[in-house]
Amino acid sequence: MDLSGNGRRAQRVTIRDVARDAGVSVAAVSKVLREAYGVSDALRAKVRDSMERLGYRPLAAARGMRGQTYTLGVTLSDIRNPFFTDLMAGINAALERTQYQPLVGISHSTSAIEAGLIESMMDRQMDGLILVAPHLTGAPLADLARRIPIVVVGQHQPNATEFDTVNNDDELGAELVVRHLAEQSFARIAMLSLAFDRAGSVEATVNGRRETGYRRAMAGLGLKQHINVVRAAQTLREIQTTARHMLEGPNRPEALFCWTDFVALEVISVATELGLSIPDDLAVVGYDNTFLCDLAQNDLTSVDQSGETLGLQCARLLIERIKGRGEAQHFMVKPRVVVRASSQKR
Amino acid sequence: MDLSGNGRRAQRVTIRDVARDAGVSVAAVSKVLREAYGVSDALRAKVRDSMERLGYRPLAAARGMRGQTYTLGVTLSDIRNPFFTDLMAGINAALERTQYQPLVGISHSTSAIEAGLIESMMDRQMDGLILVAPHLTGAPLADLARRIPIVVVGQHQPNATEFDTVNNDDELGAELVVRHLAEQSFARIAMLSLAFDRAGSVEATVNGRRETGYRRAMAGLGLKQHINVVRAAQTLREIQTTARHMLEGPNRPEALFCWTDFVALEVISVATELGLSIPDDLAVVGYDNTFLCDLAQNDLTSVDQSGETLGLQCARLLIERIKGRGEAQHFMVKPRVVVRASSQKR
DNA sequence: TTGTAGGCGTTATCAT
DNA sequence: ATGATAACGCCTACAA
Repeated sequence: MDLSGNGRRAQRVTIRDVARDAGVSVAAVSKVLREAYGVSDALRAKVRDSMERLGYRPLAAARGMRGQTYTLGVTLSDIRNPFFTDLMAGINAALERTQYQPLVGISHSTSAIEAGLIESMMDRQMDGLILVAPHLTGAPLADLARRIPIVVVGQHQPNATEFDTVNNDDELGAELVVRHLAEQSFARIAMLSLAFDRAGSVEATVNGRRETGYRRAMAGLGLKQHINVVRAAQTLREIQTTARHMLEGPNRPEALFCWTDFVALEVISVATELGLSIPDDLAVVGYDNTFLCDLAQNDLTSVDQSGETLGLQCARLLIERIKGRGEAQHFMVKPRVVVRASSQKR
Repeated sequence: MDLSGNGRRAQRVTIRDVARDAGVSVAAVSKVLREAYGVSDALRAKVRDSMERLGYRPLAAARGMRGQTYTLGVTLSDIRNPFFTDLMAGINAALERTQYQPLVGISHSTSAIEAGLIESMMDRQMDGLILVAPHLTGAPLADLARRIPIVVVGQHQPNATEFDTVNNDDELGAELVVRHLAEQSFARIAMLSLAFDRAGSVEATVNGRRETGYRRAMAGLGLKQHINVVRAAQTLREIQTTARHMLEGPNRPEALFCWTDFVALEVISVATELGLSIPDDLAVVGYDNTFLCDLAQNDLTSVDQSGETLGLQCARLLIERIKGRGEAQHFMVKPRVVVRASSQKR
């Protein structure tokens, strides 16, 4: 009788086989598996040995019906941004030697798809979710967090009690950029930010915080009259059009702070096409310090938020939550500016 | 009594609730769910209505114990390569309106981790796997494919009967590049390829096929004496060192064909640092036609293998296999060269 | 400390 | 065409 649906699944070694082999009960095996209380060292050793010998592997689907699946969901909206690579590296590294397996779902940019993805992950009984820069926010997010342990990265909710957050200090990062540019004696420093297509307060979004930091630093340095924030949506075409418009306009900024590296690279591209020289005609700064900044053709000054550290924290916090921690923790790393040629006057 | 382990999982609407609400048996509901035979339109309508009203969602973990989980695993080794973004876009698009959910696992470059990831996906009862440029190959891969439906992309196994493959014609792509460069009257055309750290024949790997195409085209054009294949491992440092060595050496090639865009961008970087002008001192060509090629500072000629199409095919073939197709299919798209400034003599 | 006996939500077999 | 019910592999209250 074939119950697998496709007639080729190999016969599984079950917890019962292990129990029989080790001469103990299934409950004992289950306890060893979960590292639960109430097992003697001798019994544990016997069971471990049998599991090894039989090549036993617990079936996540079955575990999920009563306990945990040891699966963590990660939702990404924009896989293009190499920053997420660093983040994932951190998450993977943190979970390397644990039973937990991170699985990534991609929700290309629309919030309906994101919602579907999250539902889908809950259908799969995942133990917890890491939401990366999610559209979801506010009350619906808090509601969700009451149903499943959640860590949010790339969204500032310092007062949330239902879930943890992991971020870099975006406001500070932007301030550091402005200060650096001012030190290089640039004054007309503009910012190219992201159009808010998502709900939620400006203060919660990453680019919103960066805008705030930018404004504050400009004001603090007596450059209030030069404050200039332009926003573009997350599409190639719109970024190009907006950049071109800014660089061809009557009073071109001396320096342009872009909310993320990806946008800065587009700006460099447009500037190159217009025959502008960087940084003499235009200084450019990005955010995220992705590996593309290092390429000589970009040589892009950027803000490092150590994505790998953030990823590690996400994993750590999520597992703590799964294990029962109730109070929220909000982790924030200090960013630093990595200066390269794109913003250094010669 | 709390069975969920963390006391906050909401009460689920089960198939039984739907059955009660619709006034039918659970078996009937299950059939509607699976779109199985033997349900009248009237019954189906009633059940659908109840499911809708109660907000019923099937629990994948439970389905996995008897039937399918409607989860497809995708393994990626190198998430850095933006080509995989296109691939994923295709996979996601193809599955958008189906019950299937693709979930990505990342196995950063070591084959032990890849093996663990695959096991882990099988523990989670995934219905099938899409392996992207896997380390796994040969007999072990065939063995695996006998246990679970598999589609492999980025590995050439035209004779495999146990699984499907999806590729672009890498050999042809390389030939097209060489022909293009020869037309631009470059003769000393070298190739920067990938060091084989993985088992398996040269003919199975993507870069191996590209080398073959390169050699053949060079020979066919009477440039045999200029054939020069240099290999570097997949690390930034090694690529840089190798590129620098090639460009500083006694007889620098006129044109350099890089096995993937990422490497080509590094080459452009090194060339820029050395003060070489592209394409006058050195023409550069990449492979994959990722979005970075379009940036003016790169303006990189590359080979387009339409990743999104490949992704679509992966999803299509995998589902066919899951539904029972036994014979292997091997899909191959024709690549095309996208010429940009990096290889065009002025 | 160890074992026994349901039960989790779904599928699929076998009656009706 | 529809329904009753025995699995699937694991977890856990409870008994010993």
